[in-house]
Amino acid sequence: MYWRGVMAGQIGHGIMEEEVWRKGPWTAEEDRLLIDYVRLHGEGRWNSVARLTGLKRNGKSCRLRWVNYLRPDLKRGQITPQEESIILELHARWGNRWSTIARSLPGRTDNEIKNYWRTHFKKKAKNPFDAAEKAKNRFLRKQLFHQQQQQQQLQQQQQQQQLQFNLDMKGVMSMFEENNSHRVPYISQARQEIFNMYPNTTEDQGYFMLNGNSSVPNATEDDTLLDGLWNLDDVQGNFSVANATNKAGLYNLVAPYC
DNA sequence: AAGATATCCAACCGCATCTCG
DNA sequence: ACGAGATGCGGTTGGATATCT
Repeated sequence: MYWRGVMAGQIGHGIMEEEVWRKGPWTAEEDRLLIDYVRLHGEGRWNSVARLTGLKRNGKSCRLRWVNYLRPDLKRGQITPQEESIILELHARWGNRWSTIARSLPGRTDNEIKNYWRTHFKKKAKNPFDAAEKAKNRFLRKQLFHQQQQQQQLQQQQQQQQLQFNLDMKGVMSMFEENNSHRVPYISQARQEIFNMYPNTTEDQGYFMLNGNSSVPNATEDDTLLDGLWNLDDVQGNFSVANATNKAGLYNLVAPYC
């Protein structure tokens, strides 16, 4: 697609001839010429590109193509939720200053951010308040989703730690059982020792909680096994710690009583 | 399946600002 | 200080593709 462009050449007896600039989508060959140009001469002097490479594109078009598409440091792919929240935050602060916003998002162009904003937040809903509301809700939903994911991860971690603790305690108890005749007084002593080790531990319905975490365990096979170990009528109730301590620490704690 | 609508994104345009002679 | 050209920026357009009805 060719269009009439600015006057650029002077031919013959002082008569200016109109240069014809190409417009529309760039071809791979044009991209290659522009990349070669930048490699040789660096960014800038965009109006020289046509003259030095034979490209039939004006300087503005070349600059735009390079900045928005050919630059090697561009980040491809979807805008991430983190980037989205940055965009929202900065737009609230700066308004439509896309280039300013883009500086806080490495690899993203002002054009990209502007397009994203227009698509996602400046919707063509008839009522502008609806659009703002929808965008806000969408953002909040995303935030909620990520919070839930983080919460889930945390819970998984805690469950893992609890499981590890239970396994450790099984080991501890097997050590006790080897010295069964001294079991009750030693268990009481060890239990008190563990309790002392975790000053933040509180007791609730016979279970122990560390740092305010409710650690009443779910019924699992491990719990069933542990019930056999900790459901001791002669000592007081069950024992559980939310955050598993390191295994060696537990053994060290109990070993002196065995 | 087909038309309507939404989304994405490259690219253009006009204006503002910067740079340099 | 001034003016012309270069560059940067934000708004807008239009085509391709995806999704909905």
